[in-house]
Parts: sequence; C-alpha cells; structure tokens
Amino acid sequence: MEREPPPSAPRRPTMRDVAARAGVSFKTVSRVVNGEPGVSAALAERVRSAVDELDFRPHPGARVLRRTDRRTASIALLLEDVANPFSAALARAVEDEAVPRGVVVFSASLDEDPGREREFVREFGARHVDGLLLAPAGADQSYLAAELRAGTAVVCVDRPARGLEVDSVLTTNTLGARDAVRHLVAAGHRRIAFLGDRPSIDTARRRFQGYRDGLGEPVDPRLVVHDLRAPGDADGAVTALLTGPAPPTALFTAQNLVTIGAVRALRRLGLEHVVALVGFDDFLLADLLSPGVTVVAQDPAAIGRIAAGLLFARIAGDRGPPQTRLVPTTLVRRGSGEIPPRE
Amino acid sequence: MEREPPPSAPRRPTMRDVAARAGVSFKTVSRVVNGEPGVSAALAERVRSAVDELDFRPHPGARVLRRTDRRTASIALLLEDVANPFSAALARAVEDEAVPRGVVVFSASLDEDPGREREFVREFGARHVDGLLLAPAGADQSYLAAELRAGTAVVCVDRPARGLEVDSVLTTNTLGARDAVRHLVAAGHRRIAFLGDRPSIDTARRRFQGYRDGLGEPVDPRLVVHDLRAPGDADGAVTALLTGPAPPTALFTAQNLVTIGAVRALRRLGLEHVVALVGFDDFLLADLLSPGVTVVAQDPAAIGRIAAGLLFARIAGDRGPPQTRLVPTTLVRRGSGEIPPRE
DNA sequence: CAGTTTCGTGACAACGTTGTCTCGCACGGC
DNA sequence: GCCGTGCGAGACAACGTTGTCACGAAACTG
Repeated sequence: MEREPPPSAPRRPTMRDVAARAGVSFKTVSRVVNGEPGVSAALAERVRSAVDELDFRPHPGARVLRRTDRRTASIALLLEDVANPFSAALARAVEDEAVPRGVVVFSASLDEDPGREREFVREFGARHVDGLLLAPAGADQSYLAAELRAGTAVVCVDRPARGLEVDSVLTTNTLGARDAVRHLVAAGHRRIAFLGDRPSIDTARRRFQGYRDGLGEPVDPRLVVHDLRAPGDADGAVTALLTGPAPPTALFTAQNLVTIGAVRALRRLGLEHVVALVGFDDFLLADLLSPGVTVVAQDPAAIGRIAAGLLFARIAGDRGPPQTRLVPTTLVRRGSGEIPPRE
Repeated sequence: MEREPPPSAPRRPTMRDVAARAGVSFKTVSRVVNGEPGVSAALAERVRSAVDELDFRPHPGARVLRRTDRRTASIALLLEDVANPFSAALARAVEDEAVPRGVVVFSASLDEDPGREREFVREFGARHVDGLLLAPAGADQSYLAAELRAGTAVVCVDRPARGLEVDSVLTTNTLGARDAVRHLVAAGHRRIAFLGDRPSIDTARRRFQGYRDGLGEPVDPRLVVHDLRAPGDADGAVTALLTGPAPPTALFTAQNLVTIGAVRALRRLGLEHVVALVGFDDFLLADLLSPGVTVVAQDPAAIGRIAAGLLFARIAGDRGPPQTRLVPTTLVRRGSGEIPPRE
C-alpha cells in the first residue's frame, strides 16, 4: 500500500490570484498587464505591486489561445546539425536577432534526413511557432505550402526550397567555387581534382558547377570524386588520387570535413607543400596549419542575420513576393592554395 | 483608401472540424487522439481518417491548459554560447536524448551574463517548460528555488549551482588540471606557467586548484595569469612571459581559446618546439598542428547525455536527493606536452 | 422478464487568458 | 434639476482542449 503525498501541487500564480491580492477583478489585472488604457493610476499601482509580490507572469498557452494575433513569440531553427560550426554560427546569429524582439528559439538537427525534416516541421507547426528557419534536407519542400497556409512564416537558409516559392538566403556557391578553381588555374594548375559531398545536396551540386566554370576546359572525370561526407572518406579518396596514375597537382575540396580529410591525407603522404589545396568553407585554426589552408570562406553569421530579418518581416505581415538573398564568399589566401604545380 | 482583403484568416483545424467531418462529437475525437478506451472500432476509424484528411494536430497550448500533468513536452537549454564547440556538442547530445521522448528544445546563450541568465530562466519558466538545463553564468542561483517550487525541473551542467541544491553534471576539472601539470612535471618541467580564464568562473577556479595540486611545490605568482578570455589576451600574456626574465619552460592553458592564443604566440616566437604546452579542453585539428597539441579532453556529449537523463528522470517524478555526476577527462598526448625542458 | 451492470457516446465545465458588452457613476450642458 | 456623455470597472463569452458526469442501449443477473 504505497502512497505518494502530492507535494501541494505546484502551481504558478494566475490573474485571479493577483486580482484577489489587489482587491480588483481579474479583468483589471489583464488590462494592467497588457498596458491597456482605462485603469485609474491608483488601481494600476495596486495591481503592479501585487504582480511583483507574486512574481506573476501571464500563461503563454492561455494567452495565445485567446489573442487575435495568435502569436507565440517563438521560432524554430531546423539546421543540418547544431554541433557543426557552420550551423552553430548561424544559430547564434539568429538568436541574436530573436532575443531583442522577445522571441525564443527552438532548435533541431536534421542530419540530412528528409523524414526528420518533415516530422520537425509538423511538430513545430503544430506548436504554432510564428516562423520556421529551415535548411532543407529533402529533395522536395512542396509540403510546406500547408504550413504557409496555416500562417507559419518560412525562410530557407543555405539551401533553397524545391517545389515551393519562399524567401531564401544562400551562399554564392557557384561563384565561390569558380573563384577557388580560377585561383588555382591562375597559379598554373591544370590537373585540379574535385572532392565533394553528395550531389543530391544543392550546395554540393552548385560547387561542382563552379568547379567546371572555373576550369574553363573539359573536366577529367578521373579527377572528380563525389559522395564524400566524413574526413575518413576524403582521406581515402585523396590518397587514391595522389598515389594513382596521372595524379592532380591541386585539390579543390568542396566541403569542410572533406578539406580536413584532405589535409590529413596530404600530411601523411608528405605532400602538403607540394600539392595545392583550396577548400570551401573556413574552419578554426586553418591559419595555424603549415601551410595555412587557403579557403573560400562563407559567412554563416550573415546568413543567419539576414534570414532572421526576412523571417521577422514576414511575421510582421510582409506579403511581398519571395526573395532570394545571396551572401558572397571570400577567398582567404593562407599558403596551401598558392603552391605552384610541381615541375 | 487602402484595404487589405484578409486572406481568409489562416487557421488550423480543431477537434470540432474533425468531429464535423467524422459525424461525431468533438469529445470522441479527443478520446481517439489521446488513445483513451471506450470508442468503438468503427467510429475510431472514421475519426482517424478525418484526422488524416484535415492533417489535424491538437493545439499544445489548449492541451497544456487543461491537462492535469501540465506537461509542455519542452525543455530549455541555457549555455554559455551555442556557437562555441563545447556548448554545441553538449546541445546536440541533449537534443538526441529529447527527440526520442517527443520533447522539443529551446536554446539560448548566456554570454557569461548573470542578468541574461535570470531573464531567460524567468522567460522559460513562464513558458512552462518541463525542465531547464543550465550552465550558470551568475554567482548565485538561489533564485531558482522559485522555479523548482513552481514545478520546473532543473539540472546544472559544466558548473554547479551556488546557493541551491540541484542535480549537476560536471567535468573533473581539478583532477584533469592536476594530471596535465603532473604530466609536465614528469617530463622534467619545474617552471610551468598557468594561463586561465576569470577565477570567478567555477571551472577556471578549479583548474587553477588542479594546477597547484599538480605542481606539488609553491606557486610562483609571476607564472600565473588569470582573466584571459579571447585568444588575443592569451597571445599577449604568453608573449610577455616568454620574452620576460626567467621564462617558463612549459605552459598549462586552462581554457580552449587561451590554448589557441598560446599556440599563436609560440608560433610567432618560433618556440613551438621548445616550450611545452598542455591545454584544457580539446579542439578540432589539434592533432594536425606541428607539434600536435597535447590536451586534457573533456567529453561534452557525455555531459549532455547524462544531464538530460537526470532531467527527464526528475520530470518523470524522481524526488531523490540532488546528485552530482562527474565526467572524467582524458589526457591526449600529441607532442606539445612531451617536449622536455630546455637545458 | 424485471432489475442491474456495463459500455459507448455526448453534454458540459474548466483551464487562464483576451475581447466585447454592460453597468454605474461623476460630469457637463441647457 | 434633468438628461445625455464619457469613463472606469466588472461580468461574461470564447479560444481548443481534457476531465467529469449523465444518459440511453445493450448485455448480463437471478
């Protein structure tokens, strides 16, 4: 016979409690809390001190239920992985836009899983977030139309939505990659390898396009490797390329972890001062390696800042046509990209 | 004369809409949605298909208002800065515990600001999150007692709460720092500098204590520098130490960014193969620098995982005494910590 | 076969808030 | 001194859901 004595059912104070303490009706409390006019100064003061004494805060659930604007003052941030530096920097920038507006941020990681993307969108839609900031994982976002109709604002970051017109904030992937490759070409390289992520990912495809543009001559398919995700994959691919016949004299690595894998491989082969390397996306300490790693740097904070700005404009009622904003890249020369071809 | 035709007031379907479509009372819908017994198979099926057709999802605000357990299936994560790798890895681990439980995660950055800490706690408390995972920024957390009374579970991560007994998950800071310094002592070093963050931060203080323990002899105050935050600070401090009289033969850097600043300084002075270095907290690419940077690695993912476990146990009703769980560090030898003293 | 139990279903109140409506009263105009 | 006017304040409904209760029909009991 076990019995757990309920420890006096924890409860936060409500407007009724405040009203009782101040000796007014609970509607008067509502008026004071919401700054509505039509309350005498004396009563308002009594209410305010009762609010302070009880540490009253209005219940957001009840509030959203009744309010006409239906705002929850919350947004959701759906990124590839909150632990990766690009996503994390973007998330922080979004938070910095949200907090001054009194808006809180849900965050979630999609792990390139379209199923997870849809589940999270559904979940946060049901929770009535005011807006959704999404880095799409799946190949089709037309399902988002239902959320837009239900009144949830949506802005895509890093990758555009497919099958639906919404605001997007993207890196100039094609141009950035083209610049990287042209930089190598300008140093005299002709055999430049491309190492990239899965081409089903929009950014990976665009960077490959930029590689082709930058080369300016037909691509040698033996110098192209796709579908690399982890540093280990890249390490293997680079090792195979450089120990095989007709090795490249330069590498263009089109993703963060691929770049790191390539650095590991070059180091192990003792070729880090012989084979040139330019990576897409900057990373911490790239300047302290020897040679420093030349990269095409993205600006995740700018993406987050701009995207949050667009989202809050939509939430505030902007009904203009969908916009695409492009955030430029910067070529950062650190040494590895300036190695001339071996002769 | 401007007029915005309201675009048919976006609205999500409610139980009433589902009920109308299925030809039942809305209470029957509630029963089916919540899996309560006492609904005939035929009706339940009708309701389920109406739910699917309308893509109905119950309104969480209304639900929490009425439910006896008052659960919102949400938690808040209050960390130093979601963009820093330690916090980001911790956040990801927490998400991985929350998602399978159907719980969503708010995240926020405190930036070592006690005011921000209190505001966020207040905000998320008012939003009735089920639990709060907090890396305290302020010197006193006794104010949390009010949240606990109101029924919000709280677990501290990385740093203990002060002025209040709650569950905490901490790194073995003192032991880890002691091991690092002993490692240098074992290599023959006697003049080992300490470079750390503000001693008002619990972890910084403990790491300094570990330094003293590891030295085993009186500390030379000229080799101790506190209050370093950014890499630039550390760079300057290291430069001053090494170009001054009686320079140290080894450095113990007690924080991530400080370690990076120290590496920069050593590199600039050309002493990276002469002065030994052990850092507290691991970082990406530490192994690719030359020499590789020896560190005392923390395990932020384990901290997040364990803390989330404790939090969900509390939310589920665990009323046991507050626990403190310690997560051990690992000394990772990569070269910089194995340099013998210059003779 | 009357009386009782069970079971499926719906009516209704309540959660804590905001929006609308009404009421009482002091005030000003004639 | 009478009546509209305005204004402060409360009563009440409603938001979308869950918990409680009541009802009618079917299924048991003796």
